[in-house]
Amino acid sequence: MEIPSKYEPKEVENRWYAYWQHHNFFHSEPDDREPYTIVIPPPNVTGVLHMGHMLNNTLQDVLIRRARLLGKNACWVPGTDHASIATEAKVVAKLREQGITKSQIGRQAFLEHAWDWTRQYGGVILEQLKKLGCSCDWDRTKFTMDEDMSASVIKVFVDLYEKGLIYRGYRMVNWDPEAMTTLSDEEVIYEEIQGKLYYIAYSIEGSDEQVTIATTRPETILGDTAICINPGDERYRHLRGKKAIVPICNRVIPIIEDTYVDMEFGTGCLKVTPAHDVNDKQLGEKHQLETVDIFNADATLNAYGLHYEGQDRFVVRKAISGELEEKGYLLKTENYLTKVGTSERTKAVIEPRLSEQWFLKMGPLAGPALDAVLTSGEVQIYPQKFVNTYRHWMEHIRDWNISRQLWWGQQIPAYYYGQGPDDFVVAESREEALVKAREKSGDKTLKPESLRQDEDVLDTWFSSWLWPISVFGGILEPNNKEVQYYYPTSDLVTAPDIIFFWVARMIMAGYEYRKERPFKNVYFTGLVRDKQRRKMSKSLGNSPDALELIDHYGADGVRVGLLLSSAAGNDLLFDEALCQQGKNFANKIWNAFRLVKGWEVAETEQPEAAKLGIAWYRAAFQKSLTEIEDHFSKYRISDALMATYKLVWDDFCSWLLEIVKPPYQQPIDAKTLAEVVSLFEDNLKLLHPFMPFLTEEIWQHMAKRSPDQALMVAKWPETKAADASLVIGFEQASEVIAGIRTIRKEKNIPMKDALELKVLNVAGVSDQWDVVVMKLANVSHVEATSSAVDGALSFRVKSNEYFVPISGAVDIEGEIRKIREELEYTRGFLKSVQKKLANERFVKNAPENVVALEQKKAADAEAKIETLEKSLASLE
RNA sequence: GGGCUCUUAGCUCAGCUGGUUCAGAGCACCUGCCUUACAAGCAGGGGGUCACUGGUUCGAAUCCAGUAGGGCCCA
Repeated sequence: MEIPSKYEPKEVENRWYAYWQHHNFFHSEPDDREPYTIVIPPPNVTGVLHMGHMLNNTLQDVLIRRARLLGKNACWVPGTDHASIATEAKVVAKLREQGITKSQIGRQAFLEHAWDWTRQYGGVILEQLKKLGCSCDWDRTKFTMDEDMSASVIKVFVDLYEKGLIYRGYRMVNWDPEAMTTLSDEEVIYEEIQGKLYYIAYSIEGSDEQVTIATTRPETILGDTAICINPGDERYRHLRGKKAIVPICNRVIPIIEDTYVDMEFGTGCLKVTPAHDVNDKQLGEKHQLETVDIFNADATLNAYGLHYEGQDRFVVRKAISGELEEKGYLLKTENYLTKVGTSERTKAVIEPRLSEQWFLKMGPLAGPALDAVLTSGEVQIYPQKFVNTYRHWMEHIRDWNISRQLWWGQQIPAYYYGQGPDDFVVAESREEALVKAREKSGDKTLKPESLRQDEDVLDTWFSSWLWPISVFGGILEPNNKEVQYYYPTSDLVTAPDIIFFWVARMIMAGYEYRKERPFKNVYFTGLVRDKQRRKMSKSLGNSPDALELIDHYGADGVRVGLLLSSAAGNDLLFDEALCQQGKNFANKIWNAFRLVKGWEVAETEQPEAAKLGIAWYRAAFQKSLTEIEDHFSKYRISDALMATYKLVWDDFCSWLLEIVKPPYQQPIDAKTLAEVVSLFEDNLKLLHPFMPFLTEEIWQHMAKRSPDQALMVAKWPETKAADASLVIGFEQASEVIAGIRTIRKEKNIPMKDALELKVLNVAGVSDQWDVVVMKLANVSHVEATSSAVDGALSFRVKSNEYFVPISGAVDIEGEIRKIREELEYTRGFLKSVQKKLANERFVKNAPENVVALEQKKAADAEAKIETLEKSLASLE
């Protein structure tokens, strides 16, 4: 069979993915094995795969594939969330193109459009995950708007309401005037912008005097209902009890006093607009001020805006400052750096707005969730540094505004039967609501039509926080077999920016609804940034197309590229060169396979070198395996990959294969081949979680395998005791080989000219490795010597000295210089060790093994110095 | 402004409870090789006062304090 010299991923990937799927390897059913469960952080239903998803899902696939190889019942539940704001915004935009507005068509028709949209784009991102090789249990794919998932959400809402944890409140919320909905605090991004501070003069009623305030939002003066001064401020003492007149609208407002006012800021005189600022609202409540809301829902001005009615807030800001200036009220403006809240989804500037919202009390839920992470350790967070962030938020937790003024999502199951603030009931269905409403109102004549369901929907996170439970039906049927088996899940892999949005809330839901943690470990990945450390985003256009990358470098190459430099919890500075490295690695493995595959077999004796090499590699493999296990246990996936990378590339390809390789066009002995193939197979198992496609391809090329012998469902290598002396022996041998190679390079001696090697074996190194040295350095014979050799180049490994006789003149001066340098270094080293040993306090205080080590260092150095001195003497 | 965190080679990072020749890895770089698995490769090599200052200690990249600078979260 002709095997191409370059690995061609494309066809291979499609073929094996189909094969795995066809044989149902991704699917899990409860059985006797230990479960290993991951629920995917559900991506946005209408989203496309970006680099963050790639990293995140590669990590999950690595974990799940490894768990599968370890013999666990691995179950990775995929799915998407309905992303109410983002999706609704897209559907609205699409309708707008057709000249249709939401209100024209009404809720039902709008939802039909949203479902159409979901059906059309909803599967895209999941299909992309398949290209990446993700071994999700696709039969279990969930969507947060699935009937059972929605039913779970509604059930939980009703339950929490009945427990008294959900309440309605009139609050100042973060209003997104573009999406026309409320955002939670976590969905607001504060951005620093260059604004202006406007100094505006207000007249004092019944006098010629004026008072100047400073504001960043002159348009809100129309909603002013007071001026506030600090009671300790001497400058304004005379204004006590007087009234001011708001320019333009000429409203007469009181001058109040409160220590809240910062005397240093601006003029030390504050205008109070309770409807449009959180702090002002508090002041307003404290001083019983009037509240004047000047905005419509889309942030245009309403009737209170007078002649500005219907105009946008930013247009008005400009216009009103002009009018103020014209009329002499605007004294000056200053540049001012300020932070404004913007919507994470629409980027619109947030307008603080008073409105009726549903809130969830967080205090009672936070307790167990805090304990789980901080006290009991039931939930482990990796990397640990996020524990503090988690604690801080949980300890200062605020109630969660769970309503959104949208249509796409679970409609709040509150039913109003009258106009009074308390004339409503909360129920899972209209029928139940009717029963409750009749009871509560005492009005037996209420009909289903007399109930009006709340217009708003629930925050998407109010679905997602139940995800680890609801995907297994654990809310609707708490005792079902699936949830009993798969819950709590094992690991959660997600990004740190949703630690509050999602992770903390899932932990709360877990304890509230299952009395158990939702997952054992949370692994936070870094954010994917570009080389300039900018977060990758669509708007910056700095995010490469995921599928194009896969196309170019192969899924395995991209996976390796992403993982290589994503040290746990650190942001990943993505560079395509990393994918190139991954691709190169894939090609390296592919070629190692071609080499092994190409060997003819003969029934010949196994060469000593091969025998020793194989024994050594077994030990080296075990050493690496131990390291790799340790890395995995600490979620240091990048390090686990690097350890595997070095094992395969350096130890296996560069050393072992060179040791066992038969001379050109000669066959290999059957025993060596079988052993090398078996070691290669072990390598493939370690590599499989990182590079599933390539490894399965090679695995299947190596032998005819039945479906149940596929690599994907093979068994992870066992950790066994290894002979450490082989590793030490090899180290010495490899340094000798490197020494000879250096001489070849320096003296331009081609590899094909055999050399001799003489050893001054002071360290008493075993000669068993000579066969390996002879093969890899092309040495014709190795001979012991008891003194320095004339006419030879030399080098030293540990306290041994090696001589390579060469024809022609040896650069004696050069040799002497080299030896002197080594001598100088070693003497210096010995001196520092001796100094340490001469220190009484060191010998007394340091642990025994440390002192013994220092003594050995001294002895070794002394031996080496002796060797060097002798050589030097023989040369001089 | 409050909290957390970081600063080690040109870049990205390891370095666990202080002690192996501890100053590391990968990439990048330099030199020589198109050697019959692989130039997407092989072999060899250079490169860091561990941010700074002080302290604790027999011993500090590692612990403590301060300084400078970066990042994250919250307000």
